[in-house]
Amino acid sequence: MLDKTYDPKEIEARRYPEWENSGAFKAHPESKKPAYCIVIPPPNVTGSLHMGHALDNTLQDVLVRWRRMKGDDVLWQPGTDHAGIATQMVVVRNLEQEGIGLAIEGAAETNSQNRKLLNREEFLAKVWEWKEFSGGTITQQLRRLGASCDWSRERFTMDDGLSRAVLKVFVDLYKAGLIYKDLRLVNWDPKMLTAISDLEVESREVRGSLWYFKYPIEGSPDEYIVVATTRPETMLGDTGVAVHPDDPKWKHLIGKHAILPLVGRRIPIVADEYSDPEKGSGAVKITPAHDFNDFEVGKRHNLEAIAIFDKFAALNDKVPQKYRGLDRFVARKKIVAEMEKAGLVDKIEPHTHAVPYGDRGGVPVEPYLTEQWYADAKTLAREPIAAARDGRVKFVPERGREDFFRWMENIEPWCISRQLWWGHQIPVWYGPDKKVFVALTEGEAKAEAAKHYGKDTALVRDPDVLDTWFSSALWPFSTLGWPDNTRELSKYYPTSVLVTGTDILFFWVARMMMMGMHFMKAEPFRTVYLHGLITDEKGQKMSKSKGNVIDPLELIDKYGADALRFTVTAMATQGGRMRLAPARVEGSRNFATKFWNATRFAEMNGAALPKGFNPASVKLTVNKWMLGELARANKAVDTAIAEFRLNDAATALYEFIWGIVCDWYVELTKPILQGGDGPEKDETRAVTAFVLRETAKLLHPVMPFITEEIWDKTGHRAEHGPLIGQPWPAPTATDAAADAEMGWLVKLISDIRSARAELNVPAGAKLRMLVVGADATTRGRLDTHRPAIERLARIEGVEAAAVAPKSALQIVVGEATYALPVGEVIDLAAESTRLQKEIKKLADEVGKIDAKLGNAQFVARAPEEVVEEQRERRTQAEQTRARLSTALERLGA
RNA sequence: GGGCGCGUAGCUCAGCGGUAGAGCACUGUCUUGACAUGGCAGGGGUCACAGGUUCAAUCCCUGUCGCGCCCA
Repeated sequence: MLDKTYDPKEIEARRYPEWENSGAFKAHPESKKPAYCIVIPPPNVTGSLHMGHALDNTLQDVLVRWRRMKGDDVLWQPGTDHAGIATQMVVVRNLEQEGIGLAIEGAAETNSQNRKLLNREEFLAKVWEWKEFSGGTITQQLRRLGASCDWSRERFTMDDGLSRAVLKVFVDLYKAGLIYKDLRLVNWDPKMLTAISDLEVESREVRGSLWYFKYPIEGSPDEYIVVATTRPETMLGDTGVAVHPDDPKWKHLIGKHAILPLVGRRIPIVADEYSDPEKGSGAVKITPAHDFNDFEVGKRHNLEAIAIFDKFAALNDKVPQKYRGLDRFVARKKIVAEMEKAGLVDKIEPHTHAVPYGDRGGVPVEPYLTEQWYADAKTLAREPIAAARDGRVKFVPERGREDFFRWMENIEPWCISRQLWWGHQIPVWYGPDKKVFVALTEGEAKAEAAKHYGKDTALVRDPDVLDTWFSSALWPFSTLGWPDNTRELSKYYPTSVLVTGTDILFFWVARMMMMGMHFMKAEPFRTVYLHGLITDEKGQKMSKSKGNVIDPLELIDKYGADALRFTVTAMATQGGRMRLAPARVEGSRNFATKFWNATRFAEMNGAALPKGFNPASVKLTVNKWMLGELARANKAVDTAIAEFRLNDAATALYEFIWGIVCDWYVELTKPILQGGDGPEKDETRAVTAFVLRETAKLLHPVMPFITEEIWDKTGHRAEHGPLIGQPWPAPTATDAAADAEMGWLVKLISDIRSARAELNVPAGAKLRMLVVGADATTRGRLDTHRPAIERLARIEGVEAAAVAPKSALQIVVGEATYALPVGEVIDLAAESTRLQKEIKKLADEVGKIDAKLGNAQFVARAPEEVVEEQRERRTQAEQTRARLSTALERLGA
């Protein structure tokens, strides 16, 4: 027997370990069942569960649990990534609190003296220590959500196997010419002291200034060209000024030179369409070493690229003595002051513009000219584009494909090296002459070097590590055992679906496609299912700094994991944003309670499934109808999930359980269940038990905990084993005649209830019902369902009558009129108003339909069914209207 | 500036050529033996605006306005 109240906390704490320990989540590569595989988007090992994870993993879990029940051998591959920058940051911060720093070249000077400094090995030992201690947070939190991952196969991007895969990929791509070293501008994070990729840069709107500087023209002391800049400090690295070739204001200066103030450098004025005459002064100072656009302009005009910053973004010795060593923002102030002093500031305007920030370090990134390792993304993108183009990879929603193409077709070389310690160290060794040796191990590199130099030669390993996404890009095959040819790899690759947010399409999906197509010669997943971003109620992105973060764990504590899961599933439409209102989670909890209580009701009324129960042998209309509704719900849920319309699946479950089972079936069958014993009661008990049992299965993928609990407590587990391992039910038959009859009954009861409420008939008052003009079918139905009608519509006694009595409520359903005499209690005027309102509504409808049918074009051009449907509706409306008019006359009589 | 998406009930959102829907909130009512985390009933919408296509437009097309995201 179920407990009186539904207590998600207690149930969830108990059920999860039970599933996990029983092996219910395990994949069975040895089995003959078809494979269904999802690799989890690996959360950062530093991370903790946020709403995005809750959504993403709930959707995966729904799919995975559903496929398991559909009979697949499911592998949901879990794991975490090592999150290079984020993790290094966390550990560095922790160490700082203990007064420990890193022995990074140059960094020590900025640190306080006498600190203990860790070398690379010592630091890495600390990171691993940290990882062992607190790296499991998020995987524990995923368990609270109910995620049915095969934890026995959990992987980590830095574990031995995955590291081996990373090195092999690097070496192979290098040998294929797809990885190379290049001197380019990179996004440099001067706080983290590393290059970062374009995607790790976020632009923030900043209120700054636009400074207009006057650069004197060589040879004409009173003439100036005015350049506008948001970054005065970079002027020390200017090697040119660009103006638009057609700009009337400046074009006469093209070919002349300006003299760079404060520095004295002679710099050319060039014509380039990059300059927009409408923007700023129309003339742009060109600093090729510190701006991506300027770099391109510089290349076009052979301008020198003078790098003026060091890795801390402080000025280096390429600038006049007095500026050397200044931080970029200090330098900015000093330069503006000196320009003002020199009378070379034309004006300063307030200016809001986008400034690129490193998403980890949180300081503005600096375009920085350095040598880095690059992957040839353009070449690697070719096969992924083809695979997406010809449908080998599907996108849900479809529009994701267009976004994918836009990105892939305009892709830039991918900077894969990072100046960090935590990560996969690049397998590159340098000889004394900087000759590069790329090999899987130091031994191999040395052997190659010995061959090259003709003797044993000392090598120095490249200190850099690889971008974390480089290892995440291998996730769909590295976790399955690649480069070894494992059983898992051949069974589960390509994986079935990848579920992730649109924000990570480029970061991750694109890169998995590149690596998967290159190394596996096949797409890493057949479908990419993209969902939106969860925001707060106001549509704002959740962020710690805004303080609008909703913690999924708090919601789980308060309402239960099932409630949270149901809520996010119902919200998972294919739009962009999903605003989460905690009230919706409460609503989902109420839904869970409703299902719980319906089951309790059934138990209390002796619902039980007899051995060999056959739904096809059911006799009662209400039961036939119920089984039909169950079949429809089954199909609705099944196809919705199959088509990745998980919100529709959730809605279908809600409407079915609350709107059909609880509101109608349970109520309609109460007279039977609570009446005398007999075959009708036996059948209804059986159907009730059957429907609830099957419903638990349908609901299980979305709400696994409560359904498993109910399954167990109602005895099904003892007989069949845990719900998680049950087959998905086959839909039973529907019965059109039963549907029609029940449709009539529901309408009759609803209409009586409405009329009573509108006329303020006391809710408890039981009225007689006189039926006028009922045909044989209706008389039969009334007879069948009288107990239900009496109970649900609060009626006492149903009898036929030739005419409706006076002082009665009158309801028209179909061909019959139902009169409920209420004696003097009735407010005749109110009833008259009510009837007139109904009549008007119907008359309006008839009018509208007549207008349509009167339109020759409509009758000629609209499909025959549509025209016929209108005629049918007109007939119905007109008949009902006529009967209501009769009722109205009767009332006045 | 370019691209994409979104403007439907007070709020959060479904729907997407032919009867405008849900949840929450609101109003009335009911402590009836599953459930007050509830039942029953109800109010509330020129489906942003303006054109166009169509027999028919909330739905398709174009433009305008407003909002959001991504890229410059």
